[in-house]
Amino acid sequence: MHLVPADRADRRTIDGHRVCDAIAAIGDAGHVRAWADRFALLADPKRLALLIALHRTGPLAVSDLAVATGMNDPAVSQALRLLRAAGVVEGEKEGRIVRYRVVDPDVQGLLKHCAADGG
Amino acid sequence: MHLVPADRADRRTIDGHRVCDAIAAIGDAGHVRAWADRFALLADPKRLALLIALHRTGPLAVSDLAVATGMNDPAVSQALRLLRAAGVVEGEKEGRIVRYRVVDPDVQGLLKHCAADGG
DNA sequence: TGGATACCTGCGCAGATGTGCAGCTATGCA
DNA sequence: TGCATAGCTGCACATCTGCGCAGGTATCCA
Repeated sequence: MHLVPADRADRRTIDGHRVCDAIAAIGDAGHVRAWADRFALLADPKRLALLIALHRTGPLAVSDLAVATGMNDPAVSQALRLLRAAGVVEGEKEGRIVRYRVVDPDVQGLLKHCAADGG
Repeated sequence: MHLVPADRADRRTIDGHRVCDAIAAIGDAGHVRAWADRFALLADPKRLALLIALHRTGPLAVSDLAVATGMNDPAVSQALRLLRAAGVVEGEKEGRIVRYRVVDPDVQGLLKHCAADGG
């Protein structure tokens, strides 16, 4: 397969066929970006702590998450807003309390990796 | 278990015991930070593309990675320096060519997740 | 020995991101 | 009806990080 885009076709390569293999391996740029965005959501220690707590403990209220992680309420709220916008978590309102839980299966799989490490 | 640190013991909670469960689930802060750092390495589209290419294609030279990803050589070099410092990749010198490969098993596991998605 | 190649590094800038503070809305209870 | 609580939002700040450019080092070949 010759997948090298025209704008890079003239650049020197060490192993030309491996370059094509690499391009095929990378695949769709949008797909890579989607995964990078997903990883970015887990790249913040506070946000990751929230997700681990939700993943292993189950639905939790915002203020409880704040106490468990040592964060301020607005910080937790903002983090959850980000995760909610990305479709990673969902909140269920019960009176004035909102309990969040992890709903994205991909992220759940990644969180299992952390848990399997012995955390 | 009562794991709530003293400095937060007076804060109101919705479900006190679930807060303790959450703290136990989060576990060691250093452990969470280590995983967050690991995720951060995968959070950049260019860096993730490099890792996917290395993971699925095998050892690749710097300039080949540059062509495959459309990055400049210094950008690739800098990304690899970061990954090398984190122990994620290793380079093997062969004359004036350096071929890199992924050596961190945790990151390899995460990359399998991306691959399994159909990328 | 001279030139070209493959890779690495330092510097500076633009863009993105996490954080704290103040204020707002909505719900529950007396 | 009035007050306290749970949660959300906007704004401004400091910080970080990826990127391109210029220059340096090491290796190979003629």
